[in-house]
Formats: sequence, structure tokens, C-alpha cells
Amino acid sequence: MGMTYSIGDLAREFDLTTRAIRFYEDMGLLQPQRTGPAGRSRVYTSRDRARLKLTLRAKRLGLSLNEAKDIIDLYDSPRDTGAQTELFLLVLDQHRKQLESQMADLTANLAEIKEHQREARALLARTRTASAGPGMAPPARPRRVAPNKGPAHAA
Amino acid sequence: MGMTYSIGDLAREFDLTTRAIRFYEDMGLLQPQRTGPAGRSRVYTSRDRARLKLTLRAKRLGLSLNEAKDIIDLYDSPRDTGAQTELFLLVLDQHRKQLESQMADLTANLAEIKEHQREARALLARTRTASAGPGMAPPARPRRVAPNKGPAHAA
DNA sequence: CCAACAGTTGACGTTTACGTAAACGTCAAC
DNA sequence: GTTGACGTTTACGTAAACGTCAACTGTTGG
Repeated sequence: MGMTYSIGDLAREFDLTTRAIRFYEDMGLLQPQRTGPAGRSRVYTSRDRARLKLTLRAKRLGLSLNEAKDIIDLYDSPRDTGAQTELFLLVLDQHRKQLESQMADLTANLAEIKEHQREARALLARTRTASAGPGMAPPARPRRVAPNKGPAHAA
Repeated sequence: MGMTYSIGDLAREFDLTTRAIRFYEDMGLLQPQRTGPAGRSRVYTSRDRARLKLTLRAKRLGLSLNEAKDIIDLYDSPRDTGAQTELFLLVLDQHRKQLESQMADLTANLAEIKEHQREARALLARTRTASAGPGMAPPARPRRVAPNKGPAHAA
């Protein structure tokens, strides 16, 4: 509920430096309250924590901090009027399309990797059966070598 | 087969500046042949083109150029010995895990977006039926508003 | 023949996302 | 009463990924 965190708490939890967290504040991603004698220490709410979490996820997806901020701000922006909500939907749709195209990139990349893995495993199997290496190793581990049909790669 | 490209060709095709392409060369991602009188003009093969394509995909997934280079170089590195192939497989597996975790991020993000879309559409529907706006619009477009069960979001 | 256009090599500028001191305050523990 | 852990600000540094001139060269259409 009224859970709060120090800057060190968040740094530990998300494996960040405090420097980074303060930097995110400068970028407008976080707005911690202040406490202590002269209001020098930062206090983070669970809302801050949530924003930080979203920020890091966005980063892992290759977004800049500014892009992350735009999106996250959008998420907790007011939806008082119909117009605001319509705009919200519009932007969401853009964002969604972008993510879906990224998903395509990812899928392609993963497919390529799997193909390379198949090739490499097949190569290993052949090499091992061809030359009985030092230590005598017959069909060591069959490893599901698959039929290997189709061309090497087609980006 | 022996297809070649000028720097401008590639720039147009991939919507890059020639500066960027030359920069990628400096980073070791491309190694075009030279042509012309003093070998001043660059000529790109389809292999260069493929590497460029992979580079851009890696970029879209948030990788740095150096990371991209490491991976792409790995892809067309020699697999002469079993040891090399084993290492190759090892690195591929690392890379694959990373992509799969990114896939998880992406999926989570997409789910959140869809949830927000549902919420926003529901909000719009309620607003529209509550106040008959200027222009008289009854259940305009039903838009599949879904039952709306479960909490708002759970990152 | 000449302008226009694509290409070349530097070299410096810019933005992003922090790292790295320096220099200090505060509080609990020893 | 000082040490250590944690916090603070200000400020400069840096790596990545190009953008943006500047100052040419080569080539091609009119």
C-alpha cells in the first residue's frame, strides 16, 4: 500500500547504480518525494517502482529513455475526455505495430539461430562418425540431428 | 550471383545515409571491394548486403554495432574443427537465451498494451452511452469490448 | 565544355546514458 | 569521537553512432 523505498533499495533490487536512478529522475522518469531535515533524501513510492520497472523493460527492448518516458507518461496520463482517450488509442496502436514488427525481427532471428544450431550439430555428428577421434567415440550422443532439408539460410 | 551494389544503392534500399554505411565499414561490419582509377569507389557484394541486413535487424533489437559485429562474424566464422563448432554452439545458445528473454519482455509489453486498449475502449463506450454527445451517437461501433475481467495491470 | 551529381576522405559536432571523482551531511555502532 | 554505510550535489569525462560540413575527384547528359 504505502510501501516506500530508498534509492539504495531500488538500486539493489534492479541492479542499478544510484547514479543511474538519479539520472532517470533528471530525465523525468521518476519523481520521488523528499524527506529528512532539509528534504535531502529521496523516497520512492510503489508507483515510482512500477515506472522504473517499465523503464528497464523498455530499455531492454532497445528504446531510449526519452521514448520510454513518452510511453510511460502516456500510460498514466489522464483520460478524462473522449478525445484524450481516442488519442490514447491511436498512439497505443502505433506502439503496438512497432512492437509487432519487432516481434517479427525477433522471430526471424530466433529461426536463424535454430537453423545454425541444426547445421552445427549435424556437422559435429558427421565429423565424429567420419574420423574416430582420439579416445574412440562412435555415435556418441544422437542429439536429434533432423533431416536437414532446405538451403542453409534465407534472410 | 555476382550481384554488386554501390554505396548509394544500399543507402536507398535500406534508407541509410552513405555516411552511416561508411561508418559501419569503419566498425568492421562491411568490407567492400574497391574499384575505379585509384580504387576509390566501394563495391558491395551480396554478402555485404546480407551482413548489412543482419546489422540493421540487430540494431532494431537494441544491440550495439559491436555486439552485432560479434554475432555476425560468428555466423560466418570457420567451423573446421570440432572444438570451433562446439564453441559456436555454446555462444549460439547464450544468444538464443537472450533473445528468448527479450521475447518475454516483448510479450509482456504487448499484453499490457492490449489490456490498455481494452480499458480505453470500454471507457469510450461508457462515456458515449452515458452522455449523448453532440451529434447523437448511439452504440456506434460495438468493437468487441470483451468481458473485462481481472485487474488493470500486473507488471 | 560544363554543370550536376555520386562518390571520397578527414575532421569536428551532437546526443544518449550514464561513470567517476570531489566534497560534503547524517546517523548508528563501536 | 571516529569510523563506516548511506545519502547528497556539482561537475567533468566518455563511448556509441552517426550528422554535418569542407574540399575535392570522376563521370555523364545536354
